[in-house]
Amino acid sequence: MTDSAQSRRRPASTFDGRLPACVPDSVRADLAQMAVLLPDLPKGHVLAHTGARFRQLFLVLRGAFKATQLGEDGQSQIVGFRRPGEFMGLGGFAEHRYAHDLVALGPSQVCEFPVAGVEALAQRSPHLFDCLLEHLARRLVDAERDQFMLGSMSGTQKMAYFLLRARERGLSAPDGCSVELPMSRKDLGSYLGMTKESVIRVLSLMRRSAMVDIGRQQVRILDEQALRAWLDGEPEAFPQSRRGRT
Amino acid sequence: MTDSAQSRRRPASTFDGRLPACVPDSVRADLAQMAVLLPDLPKGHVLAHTGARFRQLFLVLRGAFKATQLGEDGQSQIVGFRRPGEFMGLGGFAEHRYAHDLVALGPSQVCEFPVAGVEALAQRSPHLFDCLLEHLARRLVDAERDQFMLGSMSGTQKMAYFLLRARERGLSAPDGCSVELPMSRKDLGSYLGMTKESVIRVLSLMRRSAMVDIGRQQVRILDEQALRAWLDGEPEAFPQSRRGRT
DNA sequence: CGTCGGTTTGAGTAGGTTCAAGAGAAGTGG
DNA sequence: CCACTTCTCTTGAACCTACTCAAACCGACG
Repeated sequence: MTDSAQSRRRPASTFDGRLPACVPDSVRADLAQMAVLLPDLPKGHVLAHTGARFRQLFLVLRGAFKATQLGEDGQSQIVGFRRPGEFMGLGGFAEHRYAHDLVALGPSQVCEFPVAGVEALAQRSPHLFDCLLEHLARRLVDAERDQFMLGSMSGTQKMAYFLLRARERGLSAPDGCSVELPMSRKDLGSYLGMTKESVIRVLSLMRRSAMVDIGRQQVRILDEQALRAWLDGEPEAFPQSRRGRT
Repeated sequence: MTDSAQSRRRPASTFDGRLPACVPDSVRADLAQMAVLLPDLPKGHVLAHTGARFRQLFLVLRGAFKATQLGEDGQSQIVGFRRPGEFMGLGGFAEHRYAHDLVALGPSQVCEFPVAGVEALAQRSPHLFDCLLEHLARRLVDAERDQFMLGSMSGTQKMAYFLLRARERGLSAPDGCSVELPMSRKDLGSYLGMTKESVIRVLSLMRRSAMVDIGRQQVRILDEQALRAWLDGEPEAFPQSRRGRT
């Protein structure tokens, strides 16, 4: 699956700067010891399959991934995007099987950590233990925020939510007010619970309202205040309401 | 908040049978040591407020709770229901603040565990450590399943999802084919991302189709196969489709 | 240069919402 | 115990958002 046979390299300096801030200094060296740097992955590469045995955690170094949830019948939906510095595969701790398909959105690089090794290390290091808990919990509250988004927001609000959230989470381009969109409109729609056409319509509306500048792979935020107003459902200011439904 | 001053009792035998199966035997006694049984809570009691300091984990012993996610502007949505044997407050590990309001749906009983104590115990017990990780991860994949439900299903599918899921998760009444509904139609609608009217219409349709028997506080499942067919989106068999949107 | 996937825009439709009003159930106080 | 209030539940009718279907456009790549 992830042919780690010949390409085992210790990427200590490579990923060190990419580790989440909460990882304690005391274990960074130990983590580097057990890390395996995978060769570059092409667009569309499936890093993990739903249901496959949960043997390693992944850390994104470059590129971007989508996490796809599969339904019983063949339906599927994207439940999150992963950018450099984020872990992938955390859901595996539940059933010791991956909970999603993890697919590269473009040329990407990741390194992997053996689950057993991480668990063993966490036993000895209280800080890493706390860090793991914190990370899982953070993912959980993110997922629940997404539940709120999917269940209670209109199309325009969903898009404003995505753009503002992406910007504050550092998924933005270096200039600070552009957001990168490594995924297709269809993928974005899947994540937001709408069709690709609806995604395009909302983005177009935002562009016509001079709130954003739209490129194929990035969105430049021009008027953050207006976006926030739309997110909060500023009445009469735009089509589509869906207020109420407490 | 939770006046634990005078009512400190050690409910060892009270909650022991209610602990999740994954809690290792070796720590049940220690957990019992630090548990505090709270006095009975009335319907509507708010056990935890969003943003309050995360000091204790709760375990439901009797009754039922809803976990409410708050939006910035005052909106809110229910992101989950908790029944006896389930922990509440796990999201607190992220920011050391509760991520939801936890509200009793009816007369309920819970016991609480100090977070610091649980963490300390988990340091010493590898099994409890694994158990905590597993529990958090399980909540995470549940939340992601709900994302799928909210983003990709029609009203009828959502209801089928809820009923089938409730039955297999043991939220059902003792007879095994009835599902208890401790929440109002409005609360159920909030969780499923629909209005109370839509909830009622779908339930009525299921009743007319002889798939379920409906009471105010419980639903009796008469034809599970049909429910499953509706969940998978059996075409032409019922109004509302929304297939496609991969 | 032609094909193919991703994108964009338009017209029509339908599933779910909103609004309104009545039927039940539950709690309150005399 | 019964009237009274109050809340939840239920049903109907009109409306509207977002989906579906269809067709044109664009860029990438062989």
